[in-house]
Amino acid sequence: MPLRAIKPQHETRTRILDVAEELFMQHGFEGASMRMLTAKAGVNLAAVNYHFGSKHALIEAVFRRRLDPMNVARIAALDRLEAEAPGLGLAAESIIRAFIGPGLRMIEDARGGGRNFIRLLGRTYTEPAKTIRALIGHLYAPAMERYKAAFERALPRMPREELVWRIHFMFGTLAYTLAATDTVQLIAGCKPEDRYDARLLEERLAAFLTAGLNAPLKNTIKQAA
Amino acid sequence: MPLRAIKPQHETRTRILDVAEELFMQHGFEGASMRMLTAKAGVNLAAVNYHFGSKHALIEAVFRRRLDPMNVARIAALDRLEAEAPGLGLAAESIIRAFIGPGLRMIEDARGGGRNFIRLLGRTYTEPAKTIRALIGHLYAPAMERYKAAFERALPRMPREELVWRIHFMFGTLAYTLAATDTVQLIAGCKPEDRYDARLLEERLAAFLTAGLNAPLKNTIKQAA
DNA sequence: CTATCTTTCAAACGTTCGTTTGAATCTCGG
DNA sequence: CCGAGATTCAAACGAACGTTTGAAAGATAG
Repeated sequence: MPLRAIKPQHETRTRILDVAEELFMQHGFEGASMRMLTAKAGVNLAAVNYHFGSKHALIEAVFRRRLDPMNVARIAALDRLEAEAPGLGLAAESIIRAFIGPGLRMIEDARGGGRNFIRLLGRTYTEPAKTIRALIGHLYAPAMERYKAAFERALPRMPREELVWRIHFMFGTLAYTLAATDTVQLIAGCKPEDRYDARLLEERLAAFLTAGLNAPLKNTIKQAA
Repeated sequence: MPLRAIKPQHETRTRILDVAEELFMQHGFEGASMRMLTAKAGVNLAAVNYHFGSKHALIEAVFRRRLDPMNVARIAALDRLEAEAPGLGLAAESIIRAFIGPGLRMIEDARGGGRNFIRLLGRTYTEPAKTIRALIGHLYAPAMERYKAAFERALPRMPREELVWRIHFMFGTLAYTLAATDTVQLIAGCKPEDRYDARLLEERLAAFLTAGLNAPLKNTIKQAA
């Protein structure tokens, strides 16, 4: 086990990860081939199998690199909120902002590829391949559990079943908003240049989601609970 | 050009479309191969190319078969609403219900494959392939334009830019809710058996989306407009 | 420098992909 | 019942896929 070189320790690995992130986003996991990928990264075709073992392991590495820190940040944000107001129930809007914040901050990182990753992530929630959906679910589970508990504490009077659905809706809005770029935007006639003012987008998302989460409970819903 | 046979006029075509709908949903467009597809449909490998021309043309046919009637129904529902209350502005919630209704009704059609299609559709909004996204956008355009105009009439005081975003959010919630089955539901711990009570789901979606669309406008959003 | 381990490389592996072909089979009006 | 058109069929096409291989090149410690 030799001491690691100082600088380009895993330069090939990193270059592969960066390009994979971009090409998986552009063409999907099956659509982005190893030859396409290694050519764009300027590495040998065999490099992926050498460094990662297989294409699927590369996919997993792409997600772990970004998703783990992102969910750590999400949990840390929740910890901070609860430390600021111990004992008190948090406002739903604060929890929402804590959750969407790390994702939005990453979308501002266009240079570093963060934006690519967020778009990739968004479309992976509905990925056909079961193995990949399972991976995402696994990586998300810890943060999800914490936030679900926080929402339950913030809205103690809402039926659990209804709350689960509203969290599901919120999750969907976030995922879709960040992933879908052209389709609906083109239809809605929105200029694309201001799509990534993360500050403004956070305000818009927070307002929409907070209102949706706090929507009045109709009788039909109450009766179902 | 002989007169068409009465019954199994295009039985092969139909069987291919049904199976394609299911397999595209399960494995994605690239993941579902022609051999897999034709084997499951019980037709010859060459049948797809004979009846549709190419795999991409088959994909397009799968969408057109369901999407065209669905958007016709959406526009008809809007027409009906406006005919019932001529001159008056519609309530945002009525417009929302008119839009989500056809999709939810199709999800109840598990036997006929409607549920498969809805899930397929939901995940196609974020489909990597540009050609497919373009197709979806094209098929949606007419209904989208009508609904956008209806929302603008229903909420005349909302800045256009903000309204476009909120429509985008609503669209995302709907698409994601219908498409994502396991990932988040597993995390949230929801029992899957009652996921498709379309009546209840419509109430939940309508409540959430109506509240989100009507969310109060904060100063930061107003200033951006 | 030498020896050992890591990394890169060109080439090839076997498989599967979407599509094409030309003959066989079916359908049905005349 | 015959013959033209529609449809099905088995077989093959070339291309692209993910992966493996064994040798070459590079890096590192003694």
